[in-house]
Amino acid sequence: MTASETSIDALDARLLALLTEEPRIGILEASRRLGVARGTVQARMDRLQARGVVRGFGPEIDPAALGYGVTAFATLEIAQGRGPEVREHLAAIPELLEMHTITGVGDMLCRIVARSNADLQRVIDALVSFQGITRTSTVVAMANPVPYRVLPLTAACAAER
Amino acid sequence: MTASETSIDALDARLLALLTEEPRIGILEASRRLGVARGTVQARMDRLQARGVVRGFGPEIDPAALGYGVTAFATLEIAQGRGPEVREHLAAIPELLEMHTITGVGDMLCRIVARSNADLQRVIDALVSFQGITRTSTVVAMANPVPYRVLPLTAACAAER
DNA sequence: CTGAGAGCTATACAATCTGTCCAGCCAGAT
DNA sequence: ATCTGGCTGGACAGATTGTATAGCTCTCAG
Repeated sequence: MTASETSIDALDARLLALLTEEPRIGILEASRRLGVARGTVQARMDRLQARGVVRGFGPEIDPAALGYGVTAFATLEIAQGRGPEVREHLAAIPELLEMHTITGVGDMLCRIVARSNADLQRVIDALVSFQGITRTSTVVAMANPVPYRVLPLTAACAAER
Repeated sequence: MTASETSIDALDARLLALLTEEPRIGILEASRRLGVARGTVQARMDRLQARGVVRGFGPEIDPAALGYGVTAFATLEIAQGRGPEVREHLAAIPELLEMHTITGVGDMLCRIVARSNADLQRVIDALVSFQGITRTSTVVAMANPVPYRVLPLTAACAAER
């Protein structure tokens, strides 16, 4: 079975692009727009989901629309062995949207949001007021010239066959 | 109209949580699970989308499943006035998933992916080989203990009424 | 050259869901 | 007391989804 390929073809890419831009259209309409049989689109989607390329179709929620218009990135340095507790502490903060452990001078990189610059102070305080965090540095995101996207990557995958 | 509120109530939060966890269920099934009339759920969704809280229902694509298992964050320093060109250059790189302009020592923070650590070198080369980028520093993400999430934030919004 | 396997087309059917209306009811605001 | 907005429960037609089946074509291996 050649399906173990880790890549996607042009039809997959077009399908994903279509669904990303107009999620409401559904499988049937997508098949019409792509000019292929519905069964084909359905089979493609099933395969993409089975392979994990498509995780799901959850609602995309905009924190800014909820009043959290300020985004910032915090780099944390953690005391030896304190990782697990810190991780738990961070996970409990709703304003922390994601956290990665990283190489380099810091140990963790967090993406956080706040209602305002003043509110950001509160969030950062909540973030760092925990034993085990030895040092932090925060940068505030001003603009977002390239919003999160994956389509160019899927296109590149498809292009290289 | 009280609808200008920038927040959401408990029902909204429960609805969003439900749809996030099981996107395929649809409006009707969601109304059954939440114990409210279908019209109510439909009206809530319409309002959430109208307010921009819910941007859409696009497919969530996992770069890792496409073979891009390495994530990194690159901080760039840009020469005075070179911002626009650099922005364009970056936008053309498919492995660049998002880019923010930031305060602090750097000027831009980029999230990039690559197929491997070796491939990361290629991506970074592509990223920085451009006049106007004066300095860069990259950290590689090792693990992702807190994957991107918004639900806790919506819950917090709903909780504070 | 030939058979096997995989993927796409085309079509069909039943079961569901979606988009819309509508009338009634309730609670908070005026 | 009156009004507006939101929720309920019900109803309908139209469209979509899940599932199957059969025929074709292309590619790969024997």
